[in-house]
Amino acid sequence: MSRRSRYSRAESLDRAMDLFWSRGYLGTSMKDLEEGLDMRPGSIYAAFGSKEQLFLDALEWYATGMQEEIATLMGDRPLAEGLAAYFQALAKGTASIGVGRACLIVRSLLEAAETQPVIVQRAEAFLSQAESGFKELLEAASARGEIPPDIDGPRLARYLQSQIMGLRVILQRPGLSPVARLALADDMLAGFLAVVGKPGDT
Amino acid sequence: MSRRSRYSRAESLDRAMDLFWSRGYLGTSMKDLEEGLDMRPGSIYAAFGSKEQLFLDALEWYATGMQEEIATLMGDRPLAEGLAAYFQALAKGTASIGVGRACLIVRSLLEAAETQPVIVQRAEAFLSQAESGFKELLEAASARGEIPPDIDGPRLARYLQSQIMGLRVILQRPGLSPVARLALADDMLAGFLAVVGKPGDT
DNA sequence: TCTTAACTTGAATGATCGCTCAACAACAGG
DNA sequence: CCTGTTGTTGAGCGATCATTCAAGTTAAGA
Repeated sequence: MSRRSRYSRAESLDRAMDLFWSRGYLGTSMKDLEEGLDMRPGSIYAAFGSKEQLFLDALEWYATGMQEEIATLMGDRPLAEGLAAYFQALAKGTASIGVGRACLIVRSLLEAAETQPVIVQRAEAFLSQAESGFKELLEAASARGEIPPDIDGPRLARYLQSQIMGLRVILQRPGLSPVARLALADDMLAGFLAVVGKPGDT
Repeated sequence: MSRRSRYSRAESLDRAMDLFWSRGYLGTSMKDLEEGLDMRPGSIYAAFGSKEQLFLDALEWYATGMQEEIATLMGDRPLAEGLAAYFQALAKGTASIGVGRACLIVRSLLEAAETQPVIVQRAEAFLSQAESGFKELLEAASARGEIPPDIDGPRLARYLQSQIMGLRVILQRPGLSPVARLALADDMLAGFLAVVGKPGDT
């Protein structure tokens, strides 16, 4: 051993995630990263290997954080209550990170769609992982008797995830009033609960 | 007058739209455009002014085409029938253009979000225009007695649009089976109709 | 047929892209 | 206090970026 690194990996990933989230993969230059991470190119390459690898690491960082946030907000409480809390947090921009921004995974999936297969593959994997998380939440609610016992977990999870992704995309629109945001979140939740087989909330 | 242009504006916009749709704004280089449009840089700049202006023109071209497609598929028939046709066309990739691609307007909104204000502003305007189209379809259905007379048109239109955008985003996922696609479209439609106040379809 | 305005061409521009690496700096073990 | 190893630095690499413009080409009107 001989010299300790100046940089914390967690802090670097936080900052890189924020940059990529705000400007996209192609829209974020190494110069932006050098400034945002306060690192010189050599240190960035020593720590992460390439811009693409740094992006993939930041994407994983994001996916982990998002799953933790959802678990915190929705875990161990009735499904409808947890969902309402989450949808309203999204609509109000109360969610801990990325206020008013669409999901970074979705953003990346769209940006990389037909040109960056490696990124598409990872984004797809993270989406499928998040879908599993929703599936487990739904099946737990089903076991608790909150929703019918014969639900199709994966199918409903996919539907729920699509609703959330759509909501977050539309919430990115600059010209949308706070009232409209909340109404949209309410409608989304109502639609989902209706399909699940539960007429209203609470 | 002295010399006629070799190029058709409609054909150029078709090709530019396809390129931007497939590779994004930043991901499409002038070299890509030169090849795709079969035009030399001077001709592109003479016809469109700049890469950004060409993109904005292509985006408008897309928005117009999309609205025409929706009007064709949903006009002059019961709302639930038209919606079912549209959702299924999306799920099956039967829609005339951009099979398996998310909405170009949404893609552009996300890509440009915090870095290209001009593009964001135009994308927002096209989204709001499309929303108005949905609002009129809903109000017409309401006048025909298909859905309750006291609906909140703009609110429901926003909800419908969010569902469609979310659906199209998720349909972009490569690892999604045809069966899952159709099920998702069904659930989306069922959720929307439930919120509108109509229990089933047909 | 000649003129001339409009259109096309493609080499060249300066800027910026992601990335490399030789030189330098820091610090634990001896 | 040296020595050896690892981390940091930043000038500079070749490639590519969007864009320009002088020169060449086309065809309608005289």
